[in-house]
Amino acid sequence: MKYEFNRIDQKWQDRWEKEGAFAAADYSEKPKFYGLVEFPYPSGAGMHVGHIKAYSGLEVISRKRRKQGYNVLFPIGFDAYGLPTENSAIKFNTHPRILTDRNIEKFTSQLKRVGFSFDWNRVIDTTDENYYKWTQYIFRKMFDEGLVFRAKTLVNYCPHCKVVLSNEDSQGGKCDICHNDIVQKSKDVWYLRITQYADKLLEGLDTVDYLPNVRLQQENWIGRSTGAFANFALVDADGNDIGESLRIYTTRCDTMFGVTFMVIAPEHPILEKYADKLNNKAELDAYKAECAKKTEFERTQLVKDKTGVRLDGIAAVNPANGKQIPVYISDYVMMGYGTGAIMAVPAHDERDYEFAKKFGIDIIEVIKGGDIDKEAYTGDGEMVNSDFLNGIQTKKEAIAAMLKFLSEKGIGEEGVQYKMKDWAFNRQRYWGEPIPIVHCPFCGDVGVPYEELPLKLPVLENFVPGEGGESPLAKIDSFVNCTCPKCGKPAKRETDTMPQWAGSSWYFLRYIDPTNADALADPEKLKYWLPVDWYNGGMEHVTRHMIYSRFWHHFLYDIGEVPTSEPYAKRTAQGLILGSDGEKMSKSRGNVVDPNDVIDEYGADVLRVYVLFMGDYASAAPWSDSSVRGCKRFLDRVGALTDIAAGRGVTPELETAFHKTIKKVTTDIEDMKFNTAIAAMMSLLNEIYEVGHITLDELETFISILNPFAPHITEEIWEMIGGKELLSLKEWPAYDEAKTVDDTIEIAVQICGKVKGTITVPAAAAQADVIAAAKADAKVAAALEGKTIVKEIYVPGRIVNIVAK
RNA sequence: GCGGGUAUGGCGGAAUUGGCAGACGCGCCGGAUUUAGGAUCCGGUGGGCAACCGUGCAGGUUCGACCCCUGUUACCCGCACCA
Repeated sequence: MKYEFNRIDQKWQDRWEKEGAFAAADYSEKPKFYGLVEFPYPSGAGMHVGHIKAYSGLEVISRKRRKQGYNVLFPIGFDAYGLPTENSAIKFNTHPRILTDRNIEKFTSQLKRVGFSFDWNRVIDTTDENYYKWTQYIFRKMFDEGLVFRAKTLVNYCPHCKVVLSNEDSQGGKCDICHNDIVQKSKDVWYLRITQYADKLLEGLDTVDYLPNVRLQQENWIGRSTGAFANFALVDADGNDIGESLRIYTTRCDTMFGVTFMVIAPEHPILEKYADKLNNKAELDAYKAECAKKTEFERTQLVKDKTGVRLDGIAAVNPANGKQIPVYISDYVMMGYGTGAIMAVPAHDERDYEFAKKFGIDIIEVIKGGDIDKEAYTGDGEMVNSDFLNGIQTKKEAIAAMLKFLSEKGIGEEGVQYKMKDWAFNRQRYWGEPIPIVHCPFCGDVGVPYEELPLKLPVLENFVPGEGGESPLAKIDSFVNCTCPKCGKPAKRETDTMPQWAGSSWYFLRYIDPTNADALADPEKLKYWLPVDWYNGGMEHVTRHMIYSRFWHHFLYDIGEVPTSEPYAKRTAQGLILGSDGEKMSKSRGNVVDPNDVIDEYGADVLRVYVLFMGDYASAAPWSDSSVRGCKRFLDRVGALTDIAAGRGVTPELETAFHKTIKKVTTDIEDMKFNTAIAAMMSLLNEIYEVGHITLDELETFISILNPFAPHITEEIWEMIGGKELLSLKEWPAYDEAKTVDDTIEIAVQICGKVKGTITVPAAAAQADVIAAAKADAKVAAALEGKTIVKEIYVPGRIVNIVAK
């Protein structure tokens, strides 16, 4: 058969659709399998081959599982709110709704051309009001439960996009969307109290099966540390207690006798509170102003050069030894972590050491083991200069002793800190879910009643953000002005919208019941389908998207809306496809490969096989046009099998190879080792051509295991050799373990660990016989000539090693 | 700086987890076919004339090491003054 992909691809895609071949069945008695891929953001550029690789992994697994008798839910949808669409709408003077619909259409046709076995009855679009109604609903529930709060804060602001960004969206001091520098700005910010779920998110990791590096990244992101809080009393210039203490957080309270100064963040409130006691307030303010100009990125970049100003008029008392110590402000202490104040131990902390050296502050060693004249010593050792801690040998014991001391004195206690911060949730943009809150002058912030959801996004002509960074919605009086749901008096609506992460935080729930008008999904259906059995996506979404969605899911579990605490039972990640130049694919480099071009030239199956064959699924690999042709050749040769296929039953020379290959493909798919699964089928194909013929039964087996990878050509062959039902749903071939081993095996014979020859023996041969056969081998015998055998080793089925002198 | 990972032919990558390194594919070389090119088919392809040598580098453990241990270099990815 000649592989005429133009005709074949369309033919089978139509038939799958007509027969609803890949529709998931709620409540089916079959075992369920929920495979999830990260739904795409429908950009104007269309899909690139990276999308195809991202979806092909679970596509193959889902197709195989269907053939194995699973009830498979393998859905797709569109994460369509967000800045890129809004920006290009402004650029092309059109409406984001129009662009979004157009882009979704484009993506849909591309996805269908590849022949993905998505359940197209369950497609969702996060910008659909029947969808975002429930995004708003979840937010409202969080509001009710006290997980939403508003605060005026210094925020990351992108002057280019005119939008406030979360810490996650502004890593490295760059806007995640436009990559311009972000600045700090005081803004009204809505926060979601994700930190309240920090421990649950951490503990939940024990109950799921994530790739080790995925787990590690999440743990680091949450960044839990245990340490101690302690209060350092403050005194004025005369040494009199001013009735205030400075609260610090430390993970090294064992070093407290080595504290020789303190540092507070420039924004620390005591500066204003005790302004009248500070003799150098102007100098301090100038330093603070200097810091405010820097972005957080700049602050963290200037790691080397420590700067700061000493508080003149206020000092602190080390609670361990009662000594008075100076207090400084410095930008190496952040207001956002711990208490915004630290106890500084220059002898045993590198940053404090640098600062002390620069400002000429005492450095007192309290742990032996280093050379504090040269550098800070952060290792373990015997405690010295530390009163009741002296002589203690380990950090652990010293910390315990100091914690006891602090709590007995009532000046400190054990405590926990997280790097993760609360989630800044509002954006001053148009193309997002309106935040369902009303500001009432009498009642404060009031949630929009549930029966009024969805709070629809008004259709605007002009959605360019305001210069001051306010939402375009703020200009629409009919949207802004409303009545308070509580007291009925005039009130104003919140005009900010939700971040793009909102809609994607729960989308996998909606697939389960995509048209439900009364609930985000039917509880019984949720119980049937949850959790997602396998979630695959990019490493870039492991911290932000996944942490956010796990947070929402934990919350929904706590309020009884979902039956599982964790949404995803298993998480894997695919590697990038690089351009043929080995660089990341990007429009500016001009190395992007369009899947449509590949399909036009070679057909969908070649594209599918190649993205999985090109390398280890989890690793990045460069695109190679000539390797694509290799996959084309493979499928052509598969098509040509129909020319040599005849008869029924088993070809003896191929029997073992078939059982081996079925086994390998079966297990490799589950291990996401798609490249070696395909290689095994290529090898088998080579063997078939060496033998020169194949039975129709064997051909059926071959195309059946190839079907998840190359569904179009295999369906066509199946039909051609008399198949009536869809091969895609026909049962997965079984293999007989006993038949995966050869009768005779080749064994390498080593002498002193070096291979000297090979022998062929029956697989079941006894050790003595194998060794005898090895010695009988001419080359081996020659090499043993004149030597004394010291030891003989036989690893069954593997190797013979004769040690001789 | 801290954490994690990777390093194998000209290239992408295999290697049953300590047992014949280089499966499979690309590329390349030769042959067949073709007026020619392309496509296709057949054969070859780590290096070396050879003994042998070969998995970033230097050691070690072992009958035997790509795999384990110690040290080291380069690159990639996270996080980044986290107290």
